[in-house]
Amino acid sequence: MEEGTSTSLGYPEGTVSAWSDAHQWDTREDCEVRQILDRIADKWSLLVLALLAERPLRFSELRRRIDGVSQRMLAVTLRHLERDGLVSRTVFPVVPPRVDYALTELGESLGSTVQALVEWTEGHQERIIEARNRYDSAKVSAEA
Amino acid sequence: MEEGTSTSLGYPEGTVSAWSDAHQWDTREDCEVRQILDRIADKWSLLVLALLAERPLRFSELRRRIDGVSQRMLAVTLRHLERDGLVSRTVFPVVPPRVDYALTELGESLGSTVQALVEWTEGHQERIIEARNRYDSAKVSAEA
DNA sequence: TTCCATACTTCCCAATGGTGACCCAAGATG
DNA sequence: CATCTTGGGTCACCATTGGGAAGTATGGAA
Repeated sequence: MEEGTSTSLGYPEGTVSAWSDAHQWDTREDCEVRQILDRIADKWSLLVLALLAERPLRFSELRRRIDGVSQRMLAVTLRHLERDGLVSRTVFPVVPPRVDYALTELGESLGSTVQALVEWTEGHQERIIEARNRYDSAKVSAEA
Repeated sequence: MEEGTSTSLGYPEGTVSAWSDAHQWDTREDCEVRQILDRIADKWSLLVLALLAERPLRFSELRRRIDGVSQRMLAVTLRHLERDGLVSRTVFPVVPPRVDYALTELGESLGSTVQALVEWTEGHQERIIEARNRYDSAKVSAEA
């Protein structure tokens, strides 16, 4: 998208700081942000990260803690997070296999943010549920 | 999933605090957290929230800013966020229709967290990309 | 009269997520 | 010896979802 010609939304260039002007996650390099955000901010990743932020856990522990997650999804999620360098995978060659997952240093730097997100959700779930009910009943009466 | 028989991980009830040991998002009431987290922390919602945290925007502005998003997905996302009471929708009955979206008070309380997440991503994308490359090349050589 | 813009909605198909079955290894159990 | 169990996975398949294209309504411009 052409910078200069962008019209009604044209912010004067030069006002740029981390969070100012044309925050645009599109065809530019920033699209990688989109891609990464996608990865870390999906359903299971957030939960895994939040749990691992507390302490390292084994595969089966994670599975039990999260418990809506299927083996495949947990495995896939962990593999993604490992690929992205956010979690480390330690295999103990013992006979019932044992694999520990922990946050890497990089992962830890995300941990607090993710926890903040989860905590926000916990703290505000009631208000959200209220809002949903309001919205739904308003919609129903509007349709009537 | 028998509660009582669950062994090594059986948490005694009553030891639960906001972020203590028994963080388990499963069959209990906490499952709502999962549901909500799902909603707010998906691909487009985060980006929308982050953008609206800067300032209110119109539908088409959001679309241009995010620009990987289809009309449908943006509409769906906004409807969800509106339902959850995180964004407000203001329709101006003018002739090319105009609809403004803004964070509600509730949405604003999330805004900073979401921004933090996005900023983290922006700040660490290079390290993640490096990690990916490392992982991928390690995997390739392992397969050879 | 046709075209344009905005803000959607509907339809359809491909991609993706998720489920359950199966696999592997070795020690315990019968 | 055969079989079961346990932990950590993979695989094939199906349901859900995401995304693209096109349709809708409105009134003003060309």
